[in-house]
Amino acid sequence: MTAQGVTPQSDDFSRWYTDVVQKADLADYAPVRGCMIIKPYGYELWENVKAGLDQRFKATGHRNAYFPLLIPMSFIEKEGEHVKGFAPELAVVTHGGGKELEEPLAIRPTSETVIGHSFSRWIQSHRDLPLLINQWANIVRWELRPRLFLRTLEFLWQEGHTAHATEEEAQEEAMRMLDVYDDFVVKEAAIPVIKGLKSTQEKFAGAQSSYTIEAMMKNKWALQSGTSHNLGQNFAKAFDIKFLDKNNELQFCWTTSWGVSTRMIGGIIMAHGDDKGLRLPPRLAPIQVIVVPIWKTDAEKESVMDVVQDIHRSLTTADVRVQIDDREGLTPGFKFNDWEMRGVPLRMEIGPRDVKSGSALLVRRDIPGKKGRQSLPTDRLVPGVAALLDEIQENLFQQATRFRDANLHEASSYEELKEIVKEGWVLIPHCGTAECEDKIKAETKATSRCFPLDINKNWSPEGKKCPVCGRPAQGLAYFARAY
RNA sequence: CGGAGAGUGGCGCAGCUUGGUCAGCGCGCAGCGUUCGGGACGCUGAGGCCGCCGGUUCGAAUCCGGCCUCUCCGACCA
Repeated sequence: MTAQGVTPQSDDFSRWYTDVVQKADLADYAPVRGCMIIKPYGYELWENVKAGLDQRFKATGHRNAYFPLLIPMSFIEKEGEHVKGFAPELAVVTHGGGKELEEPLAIRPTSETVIGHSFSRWIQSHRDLPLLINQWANIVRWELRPRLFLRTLEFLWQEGHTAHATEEEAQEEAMRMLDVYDDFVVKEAAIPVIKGLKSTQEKFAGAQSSYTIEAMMKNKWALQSGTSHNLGQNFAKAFDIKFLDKNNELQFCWTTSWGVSTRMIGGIIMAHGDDKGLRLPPRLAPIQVIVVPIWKTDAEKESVMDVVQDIHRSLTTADVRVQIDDREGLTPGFKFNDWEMRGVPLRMEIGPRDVKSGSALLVRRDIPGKKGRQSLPTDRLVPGVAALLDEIQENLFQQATRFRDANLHEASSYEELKEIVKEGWVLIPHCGTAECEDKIKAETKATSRCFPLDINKNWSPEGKKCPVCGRPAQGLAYFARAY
């Protein structure tokens, strides 16, 4: 393993990543190539991601529902851009009940179409709006080159779908949910992200405009970690989603969709991991504190375990996710390494020495060496642990932010871009054309990530030109290698 | 679908050029004992028709032919 604060080369990194995913017991390959088995530890991590997002969705007035896995092909074909974008990666069911189906059924690659169909029946009046729906589901996209969590044939996600009376409201919704994602990723996953607008080429098939949060991985590649789309009236028109407004006039709705997937897990692994394996942010870690009891004799075992049980009880009562590693026959050293690999943020060592002194040794995962360890009196453990977990959360975010900022660059010429993009992200005035992006991709492997919202707010493209093709710039855009 | 590589106990691999004492190593696993504050050690043991089919041969993991699968790099990619 080679990923520290230091940057690994990308092929090493690939190996490191696969290694960590499997050794940390998060996921495994499935019998069907490209599919993934999420193991309990990985799934618990996902459940914490879900909880954090769901809480925010509820707070913004969204309700969960569930729509079918199978979608009639004719639905997918209703929106021209949509079918063009998804046709190549559809899995299609052609047989059912032993007979060939009259109409093939697509396994959902996303649910705009089925949900659009329902929306058209649910919405009659402006009083039915806004309609704010979310679903947790699995979807299938027939990707050619899978990577665990980052791109698999089947994956789990959340997809929000909303309908609004006006274009402004839909736009506000798309931005609100982008902010929700930003808030979640920053506060829970401890990963800094850049919010931005996708270029025409990179936007969702069928969207009017797509927004993204882009995160930087330890190999300096970008990972699109969440997206939010203003679908305009494209799907409303394709699925006849109409309402009567206050003036009794029939109008098409304005819709949005937005999603975050199990890819987020891959992002967490690659944004925080180091040469010892995973480093999980405390707020999402399935196990926040691992207690390793240490003893030599049976008498010691008894007194140590008494203390350990007490501590476990009081931390659990304080809502700390704590677990005792009482596996027999393994040395403490082995256990330390084992839990470090699994990314547990805080380790507590309790042996005869600690019992005698009435304290516990705490070792942080985010700070290597002696600086990361401290002894705390047993009676102050609950507040002490809580404070440490907060500090670790914050420190992981600071480390990730420092790393990212050190690798954000600007370029004023194409030559400069070509050089810098090998080792980071590059901001340039960009024309936004597919032609230009194709050229950059062909020559550097970098793709346009987004037009960052906050930077462009204070920047005028007036008179500025794209350094790659000379066309007028549309805005400042980041280019980077991406997953 | 192109380019490269690999299929041998659960995992990682050696053996193949030169066919026969070749069914091997490390890790892991089971039992017992000693260990235990940074990946412990000893002993004993379980586990493989060497990817599949065919051919050559007295004899094939090894040579020949065909097939299958997987991995990596590309192409594709909400």
